[in-house]
Amino acid sequence: MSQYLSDLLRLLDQRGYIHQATDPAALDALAMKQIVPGYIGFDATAPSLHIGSLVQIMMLRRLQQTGHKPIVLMGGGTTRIGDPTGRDESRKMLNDETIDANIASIRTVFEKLLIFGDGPSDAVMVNNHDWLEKLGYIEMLQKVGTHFTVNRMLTFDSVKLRLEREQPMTFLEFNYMILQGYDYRHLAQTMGARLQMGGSDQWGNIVNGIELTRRMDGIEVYGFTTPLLTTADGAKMGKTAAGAVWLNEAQLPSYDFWQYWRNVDDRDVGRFLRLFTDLPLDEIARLEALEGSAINDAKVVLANEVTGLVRGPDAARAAAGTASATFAGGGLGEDLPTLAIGSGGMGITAICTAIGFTQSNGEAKRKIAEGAVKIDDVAVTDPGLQLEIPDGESRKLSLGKKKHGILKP
RNA sequence: GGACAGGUGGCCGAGUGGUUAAAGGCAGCAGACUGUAAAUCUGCCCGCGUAAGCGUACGCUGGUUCGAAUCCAGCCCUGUCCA
Repeated sequence: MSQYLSDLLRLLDQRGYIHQATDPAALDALAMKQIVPGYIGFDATAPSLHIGSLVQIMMLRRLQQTGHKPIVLMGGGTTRIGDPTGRDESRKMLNDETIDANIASIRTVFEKLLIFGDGPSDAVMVNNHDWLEKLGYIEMLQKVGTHFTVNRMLTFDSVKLRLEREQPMTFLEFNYMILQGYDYRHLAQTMGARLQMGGSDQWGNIVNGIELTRRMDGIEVYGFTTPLLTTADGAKMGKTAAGAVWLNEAQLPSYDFWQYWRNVDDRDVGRFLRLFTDLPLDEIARLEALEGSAINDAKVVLANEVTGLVRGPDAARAAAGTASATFAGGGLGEDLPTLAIGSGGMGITAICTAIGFTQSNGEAKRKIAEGAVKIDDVAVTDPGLQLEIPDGESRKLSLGKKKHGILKP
């Protein structure tokens, strides 16, 4: 189906990354004859990105895999303003130290997936705070502001939505798209960036940057977006009960990360394998074709591959080992959450809460009444149970079929 | 600055003096069925307590009342229109 000539666009097309593109033919031609530096912007509001950003990260990886240069743009400057896109409410402002710490933490994940360095196709990370902070207000208005009309800005979804929903949008946020457009122009100037990618919600911002670059410098640059990633049942990706599926180990243990992928909907398996793993397409086609419970094998492959990329092969192996011991063997895996209950013993409800399976003792009590709480696979019936564990022994605590943990003295 | 409308639990959204920890929906969790999937059915879904019960909660602060999410006053925030 692919009509593209360059490795880059063929790969992206075949694996399902492309949703909208500005001038794919010209970009294809450009990728044939030179290394294309391309960038994607990431937000620095949290110390970790979550899997909603993983498609974007994987695209940078694909870029590098096909010999081009990935630029990771950290929105240290724009985070200070807050992207209004898709948000109902204004974002809290963060202080500088927090943002810098977030960026450092996020970088550790990128280092697993991209090769950083000084070579022509090595990845680099930049922070738009570095140039945005130097831009004076008057200068910004003169240089950049003249290229934007309010008429047009009002038509952008990010703005329109707020207005339609009668939700406030501050002038500060209104400026976000201008600054983001300026990023592209700056990167085109200083680093020769010719491509910006992003989620489909970023289309407007990307087009702004392209136009700004053309108007200010007469340089033709390109952009495309990925399809909005939803799970098969229509929900936005990356949210679970416990919250977002974070990429950093510190925000989410690797075992839980692995479990997320192991538990994806049947219908998502093929798509996710193409987007989030490096497996060859014919192998993916084989896995995707598995029927019935056999598709579970494909999910394990998916979990292993993605965890391996994001958390490292060791983490993936450990998580997989724990999963098979716990679910198939009825035993215990080392990677499970562990709680030391102390020599004096501990109430069962407090244990459930302390290990993180329930939010409150009351919830633990309700779960016990529902027969969901088990110790060594035997259901607990007494919510007042005081548990003591002899030295050197351990117990398996389960809540439902999926949450398992180890209790130690 | 003026007029009007509005601010309810993670989200949406009922509720205009008492039996309201607050209808309904979504999301979530658990049970059954399964394949650690989906769909379906059932239960749960503020905190503490074995429980009786207690605490906290409907923008904020006061007030009226035996009793307030509901009435009154002031303030804050948002929207629409006017200046």
